[in-house]
Amino acid sequence: MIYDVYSEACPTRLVLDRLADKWVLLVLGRLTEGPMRFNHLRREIEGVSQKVLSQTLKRLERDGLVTRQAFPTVPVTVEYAITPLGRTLSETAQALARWAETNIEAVMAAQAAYDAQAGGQTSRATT
Amino acid sequence: MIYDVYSEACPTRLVLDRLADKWVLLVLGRLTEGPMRFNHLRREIEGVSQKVLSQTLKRLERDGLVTRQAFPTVPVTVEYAITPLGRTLSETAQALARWAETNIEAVMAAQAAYDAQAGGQTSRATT
DNA sequence: CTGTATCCAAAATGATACTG
DNA sequence: CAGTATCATTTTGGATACAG
Repeated sequence: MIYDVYSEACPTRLVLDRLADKWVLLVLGRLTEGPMRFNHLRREIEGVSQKVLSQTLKRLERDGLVTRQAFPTVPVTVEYAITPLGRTLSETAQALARWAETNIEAVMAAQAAYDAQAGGQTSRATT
Repeated sequence: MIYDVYSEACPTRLVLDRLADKWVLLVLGRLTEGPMRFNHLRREIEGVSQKVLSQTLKRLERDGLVTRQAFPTVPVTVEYAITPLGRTLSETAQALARWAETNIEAVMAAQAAYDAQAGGQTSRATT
């Protein structure tokens, strides 16, 4: 069955909302390189707080995109890994990251142009 | 020059943050089909408020992803269209929407499994 | 180390009203 | 029609402290 993303009640929206998370793409991207422990992940991705990373990982686990494995060491060690499903998503998602890397300059140029024009826009009138 | 998305200061993050917007993908997707007026867009995409759609469009315009053209009719008519740059992004982004549509069932199944297991998890102990 | 719980500040959103 | 402005509310996030 195919759902329509433009419909409000569509469950696909839920997935899209999930993807619409600053960190999901980055986490998934990192995990494609191999399993990683919590704090390692935290250090790799600059800017995530412990709280948010924790939440993100839990959601991803619930969605079946990553797995969480705890080793009964002291102190405990936890390894996160991407699932096959997660990997298919990540591949798609990485295309976005690549787009961003490739077109960042065009976007920044557009912003500069827009801002310059908007700046002089404040009706100075004819005098 | 290539930036590293994982670095906090990286400008690419800004783009990624932009994409990490619930509505951007949907708006862009709709505009690939042709220019569209404000309220039409609003009706097409269920769930957006006027305010949020307005903000979204303004950001997209600033980023050079869509153009805004006002016709001096009464009342005024405004048409939004996607730019070539926006189109390249949209193509990439649509892959995500397709992924969501394709894999929504797998994700929902994973969620159900996770929830079921988490539910019985509340230590009932041995007794 | 890997989290959860709590409190608080900041940001996003909805509803409403009003303008060109 | 196409917005902007404002306010109240909800969400979200960071900082901190603490537990297994």
